[in-house]
Amino acid sequence: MEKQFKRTLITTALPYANGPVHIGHLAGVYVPADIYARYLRLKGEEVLMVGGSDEHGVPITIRAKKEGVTPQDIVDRYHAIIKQSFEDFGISFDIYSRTTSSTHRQVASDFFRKLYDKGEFIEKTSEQYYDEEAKQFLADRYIIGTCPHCKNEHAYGDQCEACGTSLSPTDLINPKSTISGSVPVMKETKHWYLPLDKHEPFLRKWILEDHKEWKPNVYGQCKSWLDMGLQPRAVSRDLDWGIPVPVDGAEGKVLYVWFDAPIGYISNTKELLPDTWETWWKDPETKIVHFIGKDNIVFHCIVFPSMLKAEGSFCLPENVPANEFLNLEGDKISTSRNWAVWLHEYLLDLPDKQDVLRYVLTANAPETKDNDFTWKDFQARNNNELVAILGNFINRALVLTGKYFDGKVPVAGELTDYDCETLQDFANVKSDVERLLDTFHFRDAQKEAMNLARIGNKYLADTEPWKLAKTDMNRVATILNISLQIAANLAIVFEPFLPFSMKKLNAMLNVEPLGWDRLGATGLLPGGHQLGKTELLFEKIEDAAIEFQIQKLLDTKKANEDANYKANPVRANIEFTDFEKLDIRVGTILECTKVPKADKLLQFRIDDGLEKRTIVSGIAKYYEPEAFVGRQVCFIANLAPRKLKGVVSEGMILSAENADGSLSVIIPEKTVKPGSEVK
RNA sequence: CGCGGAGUGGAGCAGUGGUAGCUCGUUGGGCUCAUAACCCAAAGGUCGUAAGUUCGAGUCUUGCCUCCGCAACCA
Repeated sequence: MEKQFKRTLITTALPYANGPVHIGHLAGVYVPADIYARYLRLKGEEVLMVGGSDEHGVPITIRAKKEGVTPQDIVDRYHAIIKQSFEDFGISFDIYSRTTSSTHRQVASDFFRKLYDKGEFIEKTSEQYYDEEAKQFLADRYIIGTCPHCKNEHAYGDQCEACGTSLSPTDLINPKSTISGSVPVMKETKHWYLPLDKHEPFLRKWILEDHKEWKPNVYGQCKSWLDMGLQPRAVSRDLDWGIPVPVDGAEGKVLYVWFDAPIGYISNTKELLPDTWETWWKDPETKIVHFIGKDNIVFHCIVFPSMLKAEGSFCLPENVPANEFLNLEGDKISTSRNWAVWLHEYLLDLPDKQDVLRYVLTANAPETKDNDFTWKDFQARNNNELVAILGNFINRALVLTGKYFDGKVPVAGELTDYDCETLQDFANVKSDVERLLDTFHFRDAQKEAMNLARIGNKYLADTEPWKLAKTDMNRVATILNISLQIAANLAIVFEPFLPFSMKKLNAMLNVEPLGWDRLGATGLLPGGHQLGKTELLFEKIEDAAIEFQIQKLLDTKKANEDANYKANPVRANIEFTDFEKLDIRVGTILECTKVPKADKLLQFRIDDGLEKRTIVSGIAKYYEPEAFVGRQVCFIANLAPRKLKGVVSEGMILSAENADGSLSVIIPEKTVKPGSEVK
């Protein structure tokens, strides 16, 4: 039943080059992928692990504009940081490249061209509004104008919020660009669409029937998309940063970043192996595995496979082990809020502790649900598990051997029943760990490996060689021989998980790295073999170091908020008559409820001195509804009504927006009559 | 009724029909070779909630509640 493969191609989600890599990326994608790659290599299998920076797309252009540099400057900066930190962290890429490489440009371009020539795209030309001042096409919602039905002057290009009619941008009277404020002109633009619906029957069978073994989160999300029905998806954009669409008359158009990025897996393979790369993508005996986070499931399971299928000559992924997300100290990791542990900073702050982070992220990997990373847990796992169980066992075995046998592996004598039981116990570890790694259960696999160290500790505690040393040196020799064989087995089984420490352990044991196939064997260290110098495999992490990290996290968060906050420049002067047009009043809140099915909206019933009106305000994240009843607020009384989530809002409650985006409602200092004007 | 994932002892997790498990923490004991590390034992859960299917449900069905992503939403 199970398909046999000759080689494995491992791809890792391409980190987007507008920021460094953090622990969430590591836990979700790179650490599990690296464990998998190292494991297969250790087994002697043919493996390739490819990755690279994703360097196109709109956010990078926006960031560049904001910083006053070119998009290339941005991606150069972050690509360098990301690449270096991966290397220092021991993520064993065979190649880590980038989507701005010439190879990628060519491969992606050719890929598009081939689909184009095969007629796999739908071509749609449409007239779209173009902002001549900002020099770009405008998405529907970047256009406002007057609604032809209700004459609301602030209708959006896709919908009039006042009367609820859905519109197209061309319906608007007096359209305006919200980017520059200028009047947009109609301009014809052509785009190419990948008809996902055409591939739906294939995808259905391929995923829902042939890959029932995929993780529930992956399978479930795919099923949901397929059941909803797939739509053609545009694969080009009007933009000047990206890979040009290789078709005549497509000037100013680039490949959509989500079309271009996964092709990066292919082009990186080709960059590494210009002559033989096709074996890795086109030979059905290659097993392709995509490691990604849960936000990428649809692209890797639906869109990219459709592209590959349409192209025709490529293999499809065998599995897509997507992880959930990792939180940090109870809050979701956020690049923009600087709420993260950045890999390049970790490597500086805690030098030579790559394996500790690798261990913790694997032990607490978000394999089935979002998990939380805390520095306290990090410390506990290091001190109680790596140091106390694994490091301590190695130390015990080596110190005893140094003491009684001058660091030479003693020859084992006759084995007792208990010795044999212990040997049997750890012989079973191999198949257990293999089974777990083969099915992407990295957390459990590592736990199983740790069990081997527990077996070792228990064995020493039960046999008590330090007591026997006074009476029966032959027995001590046997016990230590077995203990050292366990140590050698640990050096094998932990190699994929803790490569830095196992290198150290191999030096302590004075052996070359042992192959995976020898895991479970007892004769790894022959009698008389001279061991190397004993040192500590792991060291305790003191409270001070952890407090430093926690404090740093709080500091950087605060510093970042302060740095990010700059009061917006004051807008152009207006005449007093303009101000008079605004009718700002005080109102007394009679009722306040949450708007159903909206996270941010509260609905108010307000006494404005004349009558009662309803106002909807997006402050639900910051206030409980009950907090307002009976209090007074300021609101704009003559703002055109607008429908929000089905409720017509007749005005706008005034609040101050803080640096972190939180809102503080403006409340009169003394109670006044409802309807009092604010001047 | 937008889509999907998840709710299991103090913490973190496993467990897809048949006596509720693992790691850490806690308490007590043992040991002293070891980075006060290790080993043993115990306490601690009505498996979010209500109803249902079944001889039997954490495990299947339905309703509800809560949390997390995506989508929508901040006049």
